Amino acid sequence: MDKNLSGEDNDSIDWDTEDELEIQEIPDTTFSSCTNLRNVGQHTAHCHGEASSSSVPCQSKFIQQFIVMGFPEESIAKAIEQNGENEDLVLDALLTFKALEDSPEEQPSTSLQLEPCISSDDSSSQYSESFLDDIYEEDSWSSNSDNCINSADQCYLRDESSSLSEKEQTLLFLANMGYPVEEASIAMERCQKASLAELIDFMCAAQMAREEDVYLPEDVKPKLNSGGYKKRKMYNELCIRKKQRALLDEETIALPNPMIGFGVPTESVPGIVQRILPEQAIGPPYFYYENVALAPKGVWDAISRFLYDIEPEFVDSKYFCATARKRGYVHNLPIEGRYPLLPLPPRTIHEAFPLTKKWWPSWDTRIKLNCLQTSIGSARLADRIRKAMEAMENFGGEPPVRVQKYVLYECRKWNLLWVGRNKVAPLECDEVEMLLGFPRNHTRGGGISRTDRYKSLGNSFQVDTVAYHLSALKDLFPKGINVLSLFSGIGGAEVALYRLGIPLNNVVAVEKSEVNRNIVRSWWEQTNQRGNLIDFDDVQKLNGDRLEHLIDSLGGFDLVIGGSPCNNLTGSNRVTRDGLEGEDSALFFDYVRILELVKSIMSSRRV
DNA sequence: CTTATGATGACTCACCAA
DNA sequence: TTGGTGAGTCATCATAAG
Repeated sequence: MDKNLSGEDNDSIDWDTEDELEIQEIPDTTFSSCTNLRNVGQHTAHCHGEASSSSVPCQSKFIQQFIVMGFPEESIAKAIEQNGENEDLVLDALLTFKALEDSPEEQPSTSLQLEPCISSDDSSSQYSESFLDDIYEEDSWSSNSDNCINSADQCYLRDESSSLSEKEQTLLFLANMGYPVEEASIAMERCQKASLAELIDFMCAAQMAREEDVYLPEDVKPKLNSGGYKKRKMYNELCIRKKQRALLDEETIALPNPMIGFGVPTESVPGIVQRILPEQAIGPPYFYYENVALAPKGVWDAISRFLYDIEPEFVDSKYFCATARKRGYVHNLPIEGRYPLLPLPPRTIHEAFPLTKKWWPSWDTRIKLNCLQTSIGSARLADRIRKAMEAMENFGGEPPVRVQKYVLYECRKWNLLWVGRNKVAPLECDEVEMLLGFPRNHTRGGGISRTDRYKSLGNSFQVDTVAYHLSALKDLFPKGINVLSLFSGIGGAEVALYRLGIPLNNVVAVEKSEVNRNIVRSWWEQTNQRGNLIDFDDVQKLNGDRLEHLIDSLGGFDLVIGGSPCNNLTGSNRVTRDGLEGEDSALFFDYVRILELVKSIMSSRRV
């Protein structure tokens, strides 16, 4: 389309190519055989996918990680033959083999013992030797470290109930979080009966130790490695973390009232003009993470803990527009000098929908709409309400309180508007777009159904709110920014930056849904963006290699932004409100993983 | 096949009275 | 302090309808 985009510093990549680019560049050995990694964990029996006997660049290392986990080589070979070199699929298959093998009798299986994991086997990974062993020699919270191996085995072999034991599920979960499977496996062995949070802390500590090794000056390293200093330090770190968690268990992060974060355009928080961020948290890059404020207890503590203990900024979008949207944002952006998007959006229902004023009953006292969700009230509900209202009308005057309560309850629940005499209706798609700060018809066309439009919109940012927070970047990047947009959805972040007038030089958008990617692509072209939009479909496929490549090509990212799936956190979910460990919401850990990678790669490039 | 509809609670916190 | 109550929530599933 726009031929101007082949700028000066784009020699390394041909940006004019469209979607084929990403396909070509993904190494086919790792990802091509798996379409949806996240579903793998649950359907272990369905692994007989395409048996791609793909090329073998580093097979020994790939196989070795499973050997280290204690799987027999024959099984590994079989699993790889069936699933290709996909770590998750192979692990899945191996666990399935094991479950099938063990289930008939309670006999300990000789083929799948875990001793190799922590024995002095030469094949064990670097981690186990370099620091994991050290830490727990003098550890008080695994008191019987001598019995560790045996009891681990027993525990492992005891609880194979149906398809996946608890341990196997935990292992899969941790693997899905992006932790190396061998590391997760070791952590589980070392911390039997530990909660998931403890396991994660364990691996955090492990990660810290690794980073210490990487980043400390050379002359300090030998001293650390030889003496007990490091052990003690690690142990102290763990104690502190445990203490913190104990404290947090009792005193979780409280939601502010009013929910205005560090300030909104209309009201500022007295006292807060600046904040001090932890050293680790300071960019580049800037980052911005979002999720629902009303998550189950402890979720925001965990999120904050993983994001450098930054205090989340809880903001209800009702201070920006006519609809409520209670969200938490963890970011390292400056909080001074923010300004709102112009024009200011309508702030009340009447301002947003002037035509409804005529029909609005006096007893419906709503000023703001409730949170826009992923589905809307049905036409039949509106019809029922109309009939209830009409039936009462014949008696003259207002309906009885009982009817008022019922109608108001449904109106609040489904965000219904009064569009005629006794007539209520759910919001139209374009009305939702307007309320959320998107251009009209942003999600329209391209073959997307009405239902899916509501779903995509319901999962999106409120643009004015996010833009207010991002406005602090405007003066910092007059020449434009490079954005890594994870879980980009329908492009709320991109629209916010665009409306702020911050030039988008390069945007790497990662979004699973194809229709959503099309929406962003379409918006990108219609707004005549001069920068480059590169999209990917799965955050889990965004590994270090690809990030290195992107960072080297684009010159780094200035902003890493994203809101990970909330469906396992939100109160609307009655089925799988599983917290951060939920199948989808666990992708939060991919946000953390990718942010860490970006920070690490960029700091190594900077020198 | 796609799309729309109806049924399906639980968790959390603010608020208030006892 | 404690217990009750009300209000609110980026949802999911089976099934009917198109």
